[in-house]
Amino acid sequence: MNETAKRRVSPTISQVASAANVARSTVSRAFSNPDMLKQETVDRIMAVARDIGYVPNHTARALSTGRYANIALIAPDVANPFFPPLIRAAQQKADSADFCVFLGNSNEDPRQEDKLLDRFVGQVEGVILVSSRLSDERIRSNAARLPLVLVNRDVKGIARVLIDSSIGVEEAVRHLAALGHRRITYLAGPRQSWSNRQRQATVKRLSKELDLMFFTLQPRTPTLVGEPGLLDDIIASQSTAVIAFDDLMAQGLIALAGQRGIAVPHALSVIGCDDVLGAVTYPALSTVSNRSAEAGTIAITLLFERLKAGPTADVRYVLDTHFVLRNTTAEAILL
Amino acid sequence: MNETAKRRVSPTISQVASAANVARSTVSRAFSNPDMLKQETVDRIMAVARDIGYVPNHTARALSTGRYANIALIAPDVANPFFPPLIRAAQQKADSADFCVFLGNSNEDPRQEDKLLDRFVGQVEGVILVSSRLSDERIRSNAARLPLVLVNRDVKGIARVLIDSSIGVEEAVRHLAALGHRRITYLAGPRQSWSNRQRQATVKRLSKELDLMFFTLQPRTPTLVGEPGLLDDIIASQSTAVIAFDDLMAQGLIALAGQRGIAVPHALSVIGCDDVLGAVTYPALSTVSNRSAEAGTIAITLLFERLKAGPTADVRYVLDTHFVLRNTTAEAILL
DNA sequence: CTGTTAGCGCATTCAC
DNA sequence: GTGAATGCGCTAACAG
Repeated sequence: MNETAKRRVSPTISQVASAANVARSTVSRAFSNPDMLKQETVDRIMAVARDIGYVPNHTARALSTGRYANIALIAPDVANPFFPPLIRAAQQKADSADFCVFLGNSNEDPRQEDKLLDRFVGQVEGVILVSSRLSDERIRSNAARLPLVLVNRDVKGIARVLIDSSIGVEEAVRHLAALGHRRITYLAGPRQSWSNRQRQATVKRLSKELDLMFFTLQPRTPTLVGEPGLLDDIIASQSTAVIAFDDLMAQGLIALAGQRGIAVPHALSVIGCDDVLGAVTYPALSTVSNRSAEAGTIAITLLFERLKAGPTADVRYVLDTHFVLRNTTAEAILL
Repeated sequence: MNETAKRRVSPTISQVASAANVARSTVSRAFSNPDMLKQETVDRIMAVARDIGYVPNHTARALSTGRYANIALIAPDVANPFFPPLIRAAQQKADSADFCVFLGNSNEDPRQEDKLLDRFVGQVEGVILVSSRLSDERIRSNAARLPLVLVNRDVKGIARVLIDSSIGVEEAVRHLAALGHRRITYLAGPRQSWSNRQRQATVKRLSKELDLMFFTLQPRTPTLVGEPGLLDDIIASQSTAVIAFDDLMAQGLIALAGQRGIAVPHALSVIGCDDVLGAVTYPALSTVSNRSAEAGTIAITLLFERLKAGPTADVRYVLDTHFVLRNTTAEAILL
């Protein structure tokens, strides 16, 4: 027993019991099964409990019941604006079921992700892995010891909710083609990202279908800060339109262009993804809707169902997206 | 005992013990005090443990030691871009001390905040309350039963780290005055926010000092989406410059202005706060630096010190800020 | 160095 | 309806 830990002891069930002249089990029932007790007894116990400031010890309860009423949520980068709405929604939903949520930040590192998972075992009932950077194998292995729900990661046999940007991106490319753009560049995101691969593949496929020239650029930084050279690459490709992996990159590109006197959208059309900026930028960014909050809610729902009913049929929940037209695209000016 | 919970039983210390032909306490030591054991014994136990997939049960350990190795972090709105960097920093710092973090979203609601606190008791060793909406009294009361560190909330006697925007805001006002602005508007944030009150007071004080006309506007929404009327109010006040509670409001205002053909910065100067947009917008937003990540790190450090050493002298850690000049301010055009 | 014993705070049989 | 006893998985004295 550690001294600093013992200093601030919160009252236990026993203290309430003796103060109320009942057995410990009775106090326990007053909190978890009040119906088993006479109303009068419950009232008396509750009064005493409030008096001495008793709050049931969640940890002790968990040990005894095996139900932790906690879940964990792990994301590659909590500060990336894509995740907070999802985290928030998950937190709210968990909260309403009286669950607490552990937050993990894998820092884009698979080993860190594994380590976090290890630490959460025996403390949570299930885990939500958002945009996991783990290998399929590691994901399966973890899913074997813990109920797991994936977001934006498609592994057969593991419950997953996918935000399908392909429809939105497809619409975006068609929109550009309709405006007369013949050469477009895709500004790529993290390589391990399922979403990035999906978006890139979609732009490529549609370009082929619509007979457009297609280029890819792989920036080093997620916001393009300090990468003015990228603009030269875009110009060199003679692209008149750019679709970026996410809104941050799109906005970064617009800022770079602005510094160089290249006006968006008239000289260059730019489309983002994820709609994290809303309409608050000027010019308002055309983008692909994201629905990440919904994804969070659904992921939790799936996890809870899984906890109640045990392993079920293979679940693959797909949320589709659409193109959001705002003001960063214009007719192509052929060079 | 709940059936679904028992279905997926992870191996316990006893199973490792019998498989390795040692006492349970020896296995325990192998994990928490390997130095007490012969290297050979440790190796053998570890091998067995890995074999049968044993992972120490955090909850049971916590119950026995009274040390939970968990902390909680509660914020009004996890999705507000001000918080994620702070949350991320706190998470990282906690992680490096092998602590997990519980995330709470109070949804700007004091009662929800209290409720979360209740649920965290007996599960965490301490709490970080960011931009708490609780009354001083409730904060004190909670601090009496749990080590507590405040961020951006100034309650005497409770450890707190404050991001002092007054210096930055002061610089911002001086900057505007130097550009010839004589009438400025402060776009207010949440009323219960300590930061908002501080910023507003600073703008007011400096305006007086520099002999400027000062106005306040209280928007209904945090991003100004759907509040075009605000622009009319600003125009009516004949303000030539606006300082907003945060970058989101500032950017929202710029977007509104853009729609109405009012060019920023030439027709209207705008300054934000918190620097959450970086330089990725165009025109790049002039703002007041925020240091929220540092605040997160320091808050955790303070909490850990408190956990180790017990209550100490009154700690009030102040992080000052400065004005970040970018491209949304220009010389005043007197109307 | 390692085994034995006794709880941590609570939920849950089984009696009464 | 309520009390007494047992155990959840682990750590921490105390022995040896």
